[in-house]
Amino acid sequence: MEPDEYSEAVLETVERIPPGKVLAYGDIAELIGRGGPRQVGRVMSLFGGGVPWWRVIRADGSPPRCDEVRAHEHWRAEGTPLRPDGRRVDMARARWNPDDPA
DNA sequence: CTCTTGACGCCGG
DNA sequence: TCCGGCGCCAAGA
Repeated sequence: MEPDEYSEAVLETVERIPPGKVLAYGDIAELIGRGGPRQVGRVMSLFGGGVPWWRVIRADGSPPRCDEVRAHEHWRAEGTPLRPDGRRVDMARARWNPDDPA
């Protein structure tokens, strides 16, 4: 199975997210200007294995339902800003701004 | 064609 | 905080 053009756009964006930063599914959809959060999520479920999927999370900062444990491990290793409870990402601080010089 | 399912999002209660 | 409901859009049965 090979990614179609839309999926390519999603994966490209995900690969650009720097370590320690994250984007929400909806953020990606708006960045590429097509589809919605659910389409992005579908793409990740199909082809997310080849990209830093742990940097793509829900809008409320919680990790993908399939691999929460591994997501936490990556966040800890990258120093991703977490909320006081340590269970979710601090979106206010960790959200990646694409205009921010890479 | 309709109905159900999702690595979703937001508003209420 | 947890839960339910509705909107969303594409894919599969």
